[in-house]
Amino acid sequence: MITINEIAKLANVSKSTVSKALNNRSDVGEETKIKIQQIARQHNFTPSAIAKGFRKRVTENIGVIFRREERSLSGNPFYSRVLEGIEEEALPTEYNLLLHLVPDSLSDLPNIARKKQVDGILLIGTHNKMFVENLRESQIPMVLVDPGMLVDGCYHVLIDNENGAFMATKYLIESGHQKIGFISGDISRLSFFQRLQGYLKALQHHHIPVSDCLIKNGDMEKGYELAKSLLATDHPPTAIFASHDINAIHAYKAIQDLGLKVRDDISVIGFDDIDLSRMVTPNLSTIRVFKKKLGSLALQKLHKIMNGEKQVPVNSVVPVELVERDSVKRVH
Amino acid sequence: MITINEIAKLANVSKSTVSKALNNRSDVGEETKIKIQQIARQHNFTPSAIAKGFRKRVTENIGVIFRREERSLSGNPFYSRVLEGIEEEALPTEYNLLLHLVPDSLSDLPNIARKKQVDGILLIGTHNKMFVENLRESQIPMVLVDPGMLVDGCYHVLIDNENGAFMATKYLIESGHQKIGFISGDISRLSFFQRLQGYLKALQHHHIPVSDCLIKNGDMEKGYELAKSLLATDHPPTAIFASHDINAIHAYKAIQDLGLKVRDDISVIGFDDIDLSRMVTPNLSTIRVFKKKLGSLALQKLHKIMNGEKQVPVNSVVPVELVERDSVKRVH
DNA sequence: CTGTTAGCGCTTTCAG
DNA sequence: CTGAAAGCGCTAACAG
Repeated sequence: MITINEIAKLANVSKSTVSKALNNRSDVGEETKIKIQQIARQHNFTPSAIAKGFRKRVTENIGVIFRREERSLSGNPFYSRVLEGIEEEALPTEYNLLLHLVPDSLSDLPNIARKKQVDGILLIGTHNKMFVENLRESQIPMVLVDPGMLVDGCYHVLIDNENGAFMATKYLIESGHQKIGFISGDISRLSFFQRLQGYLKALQHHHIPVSDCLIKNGDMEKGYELAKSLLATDHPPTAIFASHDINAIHAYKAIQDLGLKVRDDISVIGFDDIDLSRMVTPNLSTIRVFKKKLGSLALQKLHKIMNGEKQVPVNSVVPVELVERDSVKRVH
Repeated sequence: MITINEIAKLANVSKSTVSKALNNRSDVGEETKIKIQQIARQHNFTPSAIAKGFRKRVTENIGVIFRREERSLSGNPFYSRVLEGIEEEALPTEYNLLLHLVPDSLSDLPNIARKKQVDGILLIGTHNKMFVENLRESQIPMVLVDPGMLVDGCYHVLIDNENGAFMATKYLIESGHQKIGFISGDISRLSFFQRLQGYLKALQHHHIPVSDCLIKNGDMEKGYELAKSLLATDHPPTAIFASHDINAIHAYKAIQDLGLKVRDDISVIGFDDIDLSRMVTPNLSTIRVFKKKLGSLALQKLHKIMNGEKQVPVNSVVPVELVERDSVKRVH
């Protein structure tokens, strides 16, 4: 691999001149610059990122941190999409993505941060509080995406959860449903909490009394049990709002196992619009979250912060939209 | 951030001694070593990975390259799982994962390789031939995982496709099916080609004549059309072997849209055992591929290569297993 | 066992 | 406009 030094020899100039020419600085003669650039091209020269980084105190790496759970990426296709958005945004830049899945138990700084191998961090999803705090104190520029909770002084990229849940519930109500069950993942997570708020708000808005026994939350994978317990009562709901598509798909199974038909007997609406929702039968109506947008926006924001734009921490909220498919029945 | 130099001053030794102590070398006095290590710990010292890498000519980064397709990671949950396997294997090591999705059109060296930002590369899935060739010539240690085709002189981690397809087809035959359709993604991809071979082999083995009109292949997302064309004949098959679960799920939809029932009217078996296959109704019988194993094995292998174990390029084949669920009907 | 010296590839003063 | 020199943080060869 050719270095700046050898190019200098070939061009009969000093290595500083080569450096300047290659970085297209103004204090180099036009002719020498061209000559040097030509030689560099001929020899297929690419500056060693590591030497450059060493000198300039930058790595051109962005750490993308997910929580390691069983099937953190694959089990929740949501995050894969976010990752794709980040990747797409990073592609035209000089930045590389350093992927890191942290165990929930980890609370001290992750390696990539301690060893200074990243210039900025994108923290995706819910994380251990202490962990986030340590990261924040490390002073590395950071943006939180769909976090489990908001963190003072941090930049967040959020989903318009409450509004989406409101839309979903409203849609069920306007389709004629009055008894609407709500199932969701752990309510202590910001997103699910906000979705519950949206649900409640919609009920109130339409003067429908809230019934606690219609609200079930637990583990995200527990959709099946949640739905079953919801349906196994004397007066089961006619519709279910699942605050996550995975929950909804699990509910499908529960409904079918009880000998009922999704849509005809129980209407279902989800949230997130993961790919899966177009593959199940009947196709799931849901609230679309622009997952790639979430990722790309976060990276854009991070870039700004890294470039020193010391703006007041502003939270970005990515909008959602209702996707009508075939899982909700119109009743009167 | 404290450096080795400052520790040297604090400990009243030279920085080389510090370096040695911190790297736990034998040529340092036990006492000095302990003193130095203590100071380092007190000051929360972590060596700058970038300076170290600069000196040692290593980055401690592994490039993980996927092909960028629309929904490359999320659309095909398969690869997310592979990635998780890689990640898990990387966790206890010093290595970081540099994620890179390359556009299909890219044929020259990816940035991370040109700029020498990785010590090794894991190439996942199908890629542009020229691209792979360039990578190979770059001399960076590399392992191909489930590649679109085998490459001379490269290390591969493969799926036991033919055997799996044989098992799937045999299972259908033994369940009493004689007319078995085959649908798959593009047959020019190694995995799909091998799966077709396994299917053919099983038929031959059971003296069932092969019928060309029972074999349909095309785009992976085309499962719906493929299945429909298979069923819209005078003598449709009673079972379908889909060489990819996604294909199978699409076939479900085709079957249902034709007013038929999966299992009762048409049996279906898939391949891969993606999470989805346990979520659809009826649960999909399939051939399980140990996706995480695929990833972890690849990284293990890469490590060996990077450590100079110049073994003859050996291909590893990860076994598969039949998963019986509810999508195949026993007939006689 | 410890320290001195040199240098990885590059950028950046600063003097010419 | 060009070059000499210094140095980023660390490791390694070698001398003491």
